[in-house]
Amino acid sequence: MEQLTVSKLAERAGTSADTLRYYERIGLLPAPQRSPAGYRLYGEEALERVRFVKRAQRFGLRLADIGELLTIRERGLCPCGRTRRLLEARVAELDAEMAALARLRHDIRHMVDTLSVDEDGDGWQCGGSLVRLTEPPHDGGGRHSDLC
Amino acid sequence: MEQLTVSKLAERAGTSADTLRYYERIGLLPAPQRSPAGYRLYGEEALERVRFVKRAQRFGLRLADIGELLTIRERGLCPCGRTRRLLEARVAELDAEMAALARLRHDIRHMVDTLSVDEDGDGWQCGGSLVRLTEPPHDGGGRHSDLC
DNA sequence: CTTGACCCTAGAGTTGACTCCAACGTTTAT
DNA sequence: ATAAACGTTGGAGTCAACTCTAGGGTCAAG
Repeated sequence: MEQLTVSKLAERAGTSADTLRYYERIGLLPAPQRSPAGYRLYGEEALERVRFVKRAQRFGLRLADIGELLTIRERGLCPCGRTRRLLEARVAELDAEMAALARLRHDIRHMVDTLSVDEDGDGWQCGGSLVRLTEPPHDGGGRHSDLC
Repeated sequence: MEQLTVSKLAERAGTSADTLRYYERIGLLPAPQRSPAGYRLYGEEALERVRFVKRAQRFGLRLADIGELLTIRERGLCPCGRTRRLLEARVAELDAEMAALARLRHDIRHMVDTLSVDEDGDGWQCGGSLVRLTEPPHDGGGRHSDLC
């Protein structure tokens, strides 16, 4: 189950082929093997790497920062104590983040519970758009999901 | 403890005055009261609102979407069942998000635990920059925090 | 009564992260 | 064997979200 082409990998990782090529350009992904014709061929480890990027991105890191994390992850890390402290601070922040997310979840839950009354009120004119959330390009079916 | 000027509010909310004025321009914040001289004067509710924005942003929502959430939050919501379903899907996604964050936390924790050996190794030449994470502009003291 | 730190506006510029394009080669299905 | 559906490149374009600039007003301290 090795040897994914660029758009296969993109699909599995929930992104686009363009994005993967872009990541390669900026050095976030290593140049993969190539087929005789010059097609990119990725292994499973690339998938894991892209997923890590996506997760870290979700957390609010910029791609440049993620690149460094990745380097550290597989390199062993340049071992100054300062770095350790930095990463530890990061973990603490992560905890704060998660608490904040829990708050947001509660807020939204509350909105839903208290405000939804008119179940399936078809007789309403509403407009606006909300929330692509997982991905903007991932438009496969859900349209650009309006709210109201 | 009311009546914050724009940069006071910015400081408390962990952002910049420019950003707050920008939010006002795009309709994310209501136009606040003004002093006789035309200075913006905000109350505590503005702080709460900005914090909500930051939280929601952290979760990956675009400002336009957040604006809608905010409107719904204080308006009572236009009551189509579709909306409820949308928000409920959002909560489910939030749960997935939180799980992903927990994974990331674990990854980083692991990195820290396994890789940090040379506690305070001063004899090292390293370079690079990592992670502003909480805010990019919040440069008060931590410089642009290098890693290594 | 001036200096420095704040505030205002409209509008231009920057940054990060894609996203698309043209012009071309390859693979697969009919 | 030809079209559809992929792949390649370099470079340009787009979008959100700031961020900065110019050119001005305000206000507390000395």
